[in-house]
Amino acid sequence: MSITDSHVMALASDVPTIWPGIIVELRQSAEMLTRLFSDASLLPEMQKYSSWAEDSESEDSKTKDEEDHCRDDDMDDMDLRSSRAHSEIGCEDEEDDDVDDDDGENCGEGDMPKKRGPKKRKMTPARIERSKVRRQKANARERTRMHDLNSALDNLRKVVPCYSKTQKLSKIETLRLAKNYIWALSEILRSGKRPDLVSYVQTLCKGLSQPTTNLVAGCLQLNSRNFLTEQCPEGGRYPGSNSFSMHPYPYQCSRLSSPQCQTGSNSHPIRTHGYCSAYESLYAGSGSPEYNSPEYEGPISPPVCINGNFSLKHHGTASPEVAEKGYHYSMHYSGLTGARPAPGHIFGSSGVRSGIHSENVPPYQDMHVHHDRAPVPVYDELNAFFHN
DNA sequence: TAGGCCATCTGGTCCT
DNA sequence: AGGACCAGATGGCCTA
Repeated sequence: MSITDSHVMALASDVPTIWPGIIVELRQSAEMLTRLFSDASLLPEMQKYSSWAEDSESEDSKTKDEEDHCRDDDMDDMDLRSSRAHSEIGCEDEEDDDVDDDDGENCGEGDMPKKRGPKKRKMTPARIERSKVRRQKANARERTRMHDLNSALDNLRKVVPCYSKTQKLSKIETLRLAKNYIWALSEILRSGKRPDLVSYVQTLCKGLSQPTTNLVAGCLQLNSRNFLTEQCPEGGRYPGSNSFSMHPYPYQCSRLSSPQCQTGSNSHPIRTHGYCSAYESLYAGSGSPEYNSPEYEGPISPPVCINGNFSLKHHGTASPEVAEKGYHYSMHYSGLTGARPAPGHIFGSSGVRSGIHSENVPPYQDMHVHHDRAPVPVYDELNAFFHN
């Protein structure tokens, strides 16, 4: 469920009504706390919780050396820690004399309170070996699980609007971009209208880091500096906002004024950096989407549909410089033929991991943009999700 | 060198 | 009991 402005306004109008009730409740709570602290009969109980908290803190502050020592000891500690956690978290009601006298043999146990819970079973060599095997199997499973998760993320990277084989979006940026993409598509479905490019990119880039914003904007053939600075005078809202502009953009305009993005003294700064030239050449193909990545072997990108034009992946030849350096980008986006940016503004440092920009390498040449698969617009839920 | 991102290990929790 | 999932810790790599 989303909280709209009307909800906020309604709540604000209720404040004079509910405020006295809040004051009364706060006063009652304060009185209750005062009684609690002044009641001597409750003191032992409070001290018990106090010492428990202190124990937790002291254990947390154990030195790293001690922990490493414990870890290296052997897998015996696993059972010990398990029982310790059990006693600390879930066994407050047990009798204090139900302790394990064997615990003293473990590291760092000298000043620890006596343990409660089940007694530790003697670790025979066979049990230790089984425990090690179990742990190794668990580690292998965990690795596999994470690899599966990463492959799923890779698949997701290929279907979000901006994909680069050499400049992978980080996991978190991939998820954010995917979320924004879903939102943008559902917005298109809901309104049934073609959004303007600026608003579309704004939606896609909401919450993304500055470098990723640049990347996406580059994919979309939009000058990120323009689309960000234009909204700043109104506190983060793009003036010509339509349904895509409902979310204030979080970035500071000044961040987009990096030297790389400035025209500087060069009359044609787009040639100042290598990737700018490639970016320009990319635009030479705008409208005839010949720029693409011959290396891209993933599934064919979905057709572009933002303005009603559709295109599939096209194979072209990157500039020799790019090909030589082995950076291959694909631009699965041909619909924004009217979105050619001003040449004087290029994009700042890359947010993706390969750091190509510092080497004056075109960052957008193995990227592709795709817009596909209209999601089922469960609009209210999506709205709620997006506003969280 | 600090910070971001990542892979891996590990122990806890929940479920079958 | 064992597997899946999760989160914290740790160390490596890379970049600004």
